[in-house]
Amino acid sequence: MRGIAQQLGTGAASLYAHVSGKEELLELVFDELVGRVALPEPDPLTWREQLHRMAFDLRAILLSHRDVALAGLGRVPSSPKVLRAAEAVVAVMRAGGLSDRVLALGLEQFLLFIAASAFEDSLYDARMTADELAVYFQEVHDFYERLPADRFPVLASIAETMSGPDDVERFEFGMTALLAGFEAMSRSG
Amino acid sequence: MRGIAQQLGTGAASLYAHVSGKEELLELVFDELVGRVALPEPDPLTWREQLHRMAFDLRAILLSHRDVALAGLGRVPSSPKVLRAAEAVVAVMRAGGLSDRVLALGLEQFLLFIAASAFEDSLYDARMTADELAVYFQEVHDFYERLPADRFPVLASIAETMSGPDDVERFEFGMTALLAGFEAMSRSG
DNA sequence: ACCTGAACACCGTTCAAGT
DNA sequence: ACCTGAACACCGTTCAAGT
Repeated sequence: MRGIAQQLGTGAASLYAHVSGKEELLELVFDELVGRVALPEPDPLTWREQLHRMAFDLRAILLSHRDVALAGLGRVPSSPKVLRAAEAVVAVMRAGGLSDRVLALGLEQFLLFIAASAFEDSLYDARMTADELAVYFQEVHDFYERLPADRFPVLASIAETMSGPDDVERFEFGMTALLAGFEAMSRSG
Repeated sequence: MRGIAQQLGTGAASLYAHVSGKEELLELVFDELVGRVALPEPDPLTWREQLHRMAFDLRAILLSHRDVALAGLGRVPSSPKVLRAAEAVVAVMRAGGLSDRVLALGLEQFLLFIAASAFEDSLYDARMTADELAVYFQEVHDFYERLPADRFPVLASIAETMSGPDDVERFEFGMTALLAGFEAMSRSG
């Protein structure tokens, strides 16, 4: 509040003439940021790529707005630009042949996953530079590799694979898994 | 800090003799809470149920500890009880025949999803009672049902399905999707 | 209706001083 | 080593007073 007011060349109290409080302001910013995501024309052939692109775009935008990413959690889409984006998401899902139940429940999980990933990654970005992050992951790798094999056999055996992928690859993995799960659940009813 | 110190019958400053700060304290509490989750003996037949149960248990515990749930995001498992739990999770995944790549990347997504869901649901719990929540979801349902069908045809058509399931069913849906995705990705390499 | 400065009730953390 | 009270630098929000 204070920071935003300062950027506007005024005091924090002045904001309350336009906005009920911090929560409403975050919702407005969230709406604005979601509005920047390009919405595709649903295509039954490339629907997977379309969802991936929307997810990646939103994640990239939220990455530099940690508080907004957090506000994206626990919010039912109701603001105008978020609604348009939500409609685009379920439209693409339907084009992909997903069931109505998966559309209805999957929409929320889709958004939850994007916002949570963005928040998580923004924490690392805030805490350290790219170089420090590389060092940190090297330490984590060493730590896992040296875990006592009698108590942590599985963790120790996958240490190599755990520390390899960067944040983008992790995100894409999670999103791929989620979408593959949606497909599987649509087929099984 | 102040609240915890008060519960201990002392001042906030005294905590800094035992803990470096809020972050470390949250990590200790997170470790303690994760330690309460029952860890099963990996079973190739019921591995899905085993993962579901661990996930649900942890979610239930984190539900009443919002700040700790948030601290669970963006943290590489390294404290003792979290490590034991992580080993159990990947051991069950391996018993289920999931690939090493899915174990390594899936572990993080599994935890991310649980913590994010718990945080999200704890927001609703904090903001309103069960009765108010029912009213709120009824309003959301009405809102979606009345969306202009020309601009939001898909959202309007799934309004009924969107407002039905409660938070537990949503969580189970998301977890089922994630695990189904892990399976699909393990098969495809 | 819109803005303002000052104050209020909170944070987490630091620090000099104690035992 | 452990604890303490007071202070510091922050929050978001309220409120009486201005235009």
